[in-house]
Amino acid sequence: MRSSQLFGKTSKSEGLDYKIASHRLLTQAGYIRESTAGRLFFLPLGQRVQNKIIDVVRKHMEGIGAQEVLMPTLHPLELWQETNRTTTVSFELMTIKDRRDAEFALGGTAEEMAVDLVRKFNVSYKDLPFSIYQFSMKFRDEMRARGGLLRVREFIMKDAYSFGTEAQFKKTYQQYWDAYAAAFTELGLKTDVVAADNGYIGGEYCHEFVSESDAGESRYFIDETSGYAAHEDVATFQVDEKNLDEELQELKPVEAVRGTTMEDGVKLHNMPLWQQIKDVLYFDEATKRYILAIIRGDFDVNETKLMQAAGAWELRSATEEEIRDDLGSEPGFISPVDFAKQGKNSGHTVVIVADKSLRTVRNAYGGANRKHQDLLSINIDRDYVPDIEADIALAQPGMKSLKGGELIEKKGIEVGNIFQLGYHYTNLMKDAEYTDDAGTRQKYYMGCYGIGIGRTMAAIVDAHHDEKGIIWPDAIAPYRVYLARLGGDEAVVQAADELYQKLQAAHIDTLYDDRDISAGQKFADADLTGIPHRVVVSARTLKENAIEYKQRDKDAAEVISLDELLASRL
RNA sequence: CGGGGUGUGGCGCAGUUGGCUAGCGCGCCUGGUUUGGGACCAGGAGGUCGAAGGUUCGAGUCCUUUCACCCCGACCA
Repeated sequence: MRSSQLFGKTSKSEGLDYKIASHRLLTQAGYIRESTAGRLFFLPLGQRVQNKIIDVVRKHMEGIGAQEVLMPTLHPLELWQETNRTTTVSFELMTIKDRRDAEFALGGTAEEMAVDLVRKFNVSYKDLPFSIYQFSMKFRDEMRARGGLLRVREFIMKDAYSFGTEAQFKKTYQQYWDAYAAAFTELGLKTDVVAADNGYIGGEYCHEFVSESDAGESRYFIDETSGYAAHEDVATFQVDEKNLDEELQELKPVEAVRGTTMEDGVKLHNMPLWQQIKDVLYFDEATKRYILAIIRGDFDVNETKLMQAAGAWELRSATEEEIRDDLGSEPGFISPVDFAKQGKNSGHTVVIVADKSLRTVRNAYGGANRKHQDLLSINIDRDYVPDIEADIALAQPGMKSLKGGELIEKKGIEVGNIFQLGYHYTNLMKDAEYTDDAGTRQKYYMGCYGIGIGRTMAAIVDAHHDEKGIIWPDAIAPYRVYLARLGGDEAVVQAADELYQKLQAAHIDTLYDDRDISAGQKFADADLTGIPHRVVVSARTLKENAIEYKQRDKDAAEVISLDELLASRL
């Protein structure tokens, strides 16, 4: 490709107020351009990179025997209704009607479609396990797009779906795990594999592949001694025992003229934070229940764990009016002791969820559901009985993992994930069955596996750039060689043209900068664009009957012969 | 949806006590001189100032409404 013909220009504008390096560099270097928020044009350079990432991912999918298909973009809404996902993911599902008023979901993920496709066939146990996958545009009606490619509203995703028996699943899951690790390595990304929350996808467990980066949105914890890694949403940790050797004291109401924070309680009673009970009241819009989360004072509530424990979907904080009027309590003085007696009477459903940390403390203190009234020596079982006891605590850096090592907090970009779906979808969808060796119909045991192509591109730029621009790994660079011709002498032009022909003949993808611009501009563009190998032809190199070669990530250039270049550099 | 910010040629911006032909840099076009780290000279094209309505003799500038985008948060791959 000749630069003079390339659509999409570089820009040296410093003023772009994009916070994320990948966003700024990809825009400045002419890889992407925004349409509206969260919807992007991929320019020729960007599309080449995207295609190369797809090639790498495809190779690794084929390597584990997954078979590529392409599904429709518009999914019949009935399929989503069949699995109840029109309600659970309604916040981001986009729908559209055709001329006959048939309703469709714009596909944001395709579990239902995959199951629907498979159940159209009569499958034998001999066909199992198998996987189908696709690269296709996915639509997410995100509340807020951000960071260029990091969070967008439509993007190409590789999504794979495995079908098999429960006994086969473990191996399949491991195959995807290994294939993902290999693919990301080839793409130049170091990834951490972390246990994560399934969210609305369903199933019992899943893992995210995360590329560590300050630009990322995923917070996760790693215990480097044991290898334990988990997303903040699900991270577990050791809860230290506090004062279990203490005698139980009598429950004691006291006057407590204080503010409403935890610190106010600590100061007033001059007792440790951990001995205080933290009460956080939520309302679940999905199930119309109040959920009172209680936890040891030195911990915080993990809302993801809480939702899992309580079976809630749309959690929000309760308002002060609700605390007073619906539940007869008082903000800042909520207590599980005799909580919401009034509320229960007035017809509100209340669920009390206690964190297991409350079992590590005796004679706790906290509010009394009335303003300026506290209780001392509160004890679980005796003074209050939670409806649910579970781990609903947020892990903190420095805590010990269950395997003993210290939890280190990291931030990263989630580039891929693998989900165990189990029978979740095949239970909800009719006839998702194969015939086993005894001739009976059995449900498939499923997994699903995603990689965001554009986000992967952003993560790679994030991991591979310097102050001058992008530094692409060879495997996905839009071109392998940046051939710069300096000066317009006939001899130089001719030599550069010839070299360009030779590189093409050797099937080396080359971007030939044949523009009549200054050397400085060409070098700057070469650096910004990030093509890994730079070759210069100029009057100077011509005199030596050689060319100049430099790698993007190295400082020094070398003058070598053409033969040497072709034989050992490219 | 809440908070903050911004909309003026392709890009980045100035113009904000209303005032006459709307400016600057980059980029683009023409000609010329240049050519090893973002060159220079001369000439040129390109804007109904996000949109709609209003106030006024007069609106980029004031008022109302609205749309879009950026950042933070809620929320989420």
